[in-house]
Amino acid sequence: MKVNKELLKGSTVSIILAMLDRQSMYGYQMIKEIEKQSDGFFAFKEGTLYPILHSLEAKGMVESYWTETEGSRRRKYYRITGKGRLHLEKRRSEWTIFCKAVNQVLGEGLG
Amino acid sequence: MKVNKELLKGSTVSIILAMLDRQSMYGYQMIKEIEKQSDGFFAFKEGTLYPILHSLEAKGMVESYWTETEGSRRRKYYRITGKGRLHLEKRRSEWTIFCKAVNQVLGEGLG
DNA sequence: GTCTATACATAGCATATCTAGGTATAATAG
DNA sequence: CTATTATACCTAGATATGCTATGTATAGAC
Repeated sequence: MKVNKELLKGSTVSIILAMLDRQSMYGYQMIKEIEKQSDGFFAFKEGTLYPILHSLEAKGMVESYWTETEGSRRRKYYRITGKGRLHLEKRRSEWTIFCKAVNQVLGEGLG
Repeated sequence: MKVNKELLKGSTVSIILAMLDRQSMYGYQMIKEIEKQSDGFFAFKEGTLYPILHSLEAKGMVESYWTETEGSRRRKYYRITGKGRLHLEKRRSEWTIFCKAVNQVLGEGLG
């Protein structure tokens, strides 16, 4: 991460769900994709991503399935569920509200 | 806090410094003011604010002074320092960059 | 055959906020 | 005069979350 990593807390789950909302992906791929789509800003660590994916699966927000094409490494794909999409929408609006509130307080003179 | 409080992590220090940049205040006052200026969105707990103020003072970002007017409670005022202002500017730009990156990833189609 | 990139996984650490508790004074209600 | 509430400070411990470090295994490059 390029800036204060504490900023990220509370946004990681939203980011992961948003990525999976665009297309199903496997863990390693997500790390690369998130980095790419944020212009190298977010560099998720495996130790961050995998536990979150497991937790999201346990909560029914995502589903996983293995692919084992011959001559290729096994990959565990994750797909967002309906429940996951609802949660994402909630998180998205939370983020918008939060963002606005911080800007209001941080803004030089006033919001 | 009204939403996911984890979102707040990493922003509290910026918020506190931004408040003190407008005017010197004492702890209890800050809690009320921050709540007011964010339209009731941020409700800092004393257990959150005071340790941060102490830490900021130890780092030379803020300075404190007691006022003990007669017939009134003692109050410990905090004033932002030059170092604190520099830090605030850094944090502000961090926030802007972070905000942009999250919006880019969270945005429906793309940023 | 060795090294690197890919691909999954987890235990333990560090950090930051909150909960819950403590102390003390001024103002108000009874 | 006493009890309660609001003000005003403080800290220890619980909790949450991402990171560090480490482990396993396979495909491809040299």
